[in-house]
Amino acid sequence: MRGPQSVKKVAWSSEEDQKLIHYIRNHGIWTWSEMAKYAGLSRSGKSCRLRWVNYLNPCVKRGNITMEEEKIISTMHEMLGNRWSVIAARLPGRTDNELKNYWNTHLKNHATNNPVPRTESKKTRKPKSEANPKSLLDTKTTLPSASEDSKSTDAACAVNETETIMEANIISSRNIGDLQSFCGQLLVPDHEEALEEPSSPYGTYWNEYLFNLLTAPDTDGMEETWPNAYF
DNA sequence: AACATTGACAACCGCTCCCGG
DNA sequence: CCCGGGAGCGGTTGTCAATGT
Repeated sequence: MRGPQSVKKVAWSSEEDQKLIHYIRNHGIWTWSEMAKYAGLSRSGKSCRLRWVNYLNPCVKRGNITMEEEKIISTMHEMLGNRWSVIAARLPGRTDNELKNYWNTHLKNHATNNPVPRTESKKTRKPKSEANPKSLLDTKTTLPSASEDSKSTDAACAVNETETIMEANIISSRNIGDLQSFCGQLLVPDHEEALEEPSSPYGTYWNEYLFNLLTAPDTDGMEETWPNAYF
């Protein structure tokens, strides 16, 4: 456990997000623990990595897990067990953390016992970002990180065609404008979905938030180009 | 209206793996 | 081959909005 003084979990502020994003934009990803220092963040390297991989990575796909994805998760979990990173590699835009959470909250009971009906009521709840403006960070998900390490090689082998296409787009999007354009392609469906389905606004909020961060003036005054190191 | 409970998920920790020296 | 540092994975927990009483 955590001991007598349990750690207080502190949500990332948009300011911290911006710092991290700008740092990675300008310097790329190298040693997370050092990056945290140089970026001016009082966060551990681990925390920064998690934040980037799960939420700030520009190739994030937001929104609810689809029935199709749910099926894949169930099937693969049956085959692989809790190897979330491998399962996530099969689902472009989804992270191991998200899948793990989703499994624990939605599918665990379903798999072990009788199906527990998914409560629509909870799914329609407003994002924290809407209820609490200081936290615009209440959404989820990402593609496998561009800095995916060799450990995930086996998982990478399982990457499907869609993901390959997406990665190809990322790699060719050295210019921030291209990157935004590419992200825009990913984001549009969520906007449309949000318009038609007010019960799933996560994607829209996230998209706007990420877009604002990506288009914010570069505080370091450096060129708006993603460093090669990131790719 | 106020309080309690539940559900969802962000964020943390410990352990393990990998890689370079 | 061994060791140390960094990164990643999986398990767990804290927080907070939504819902129930």
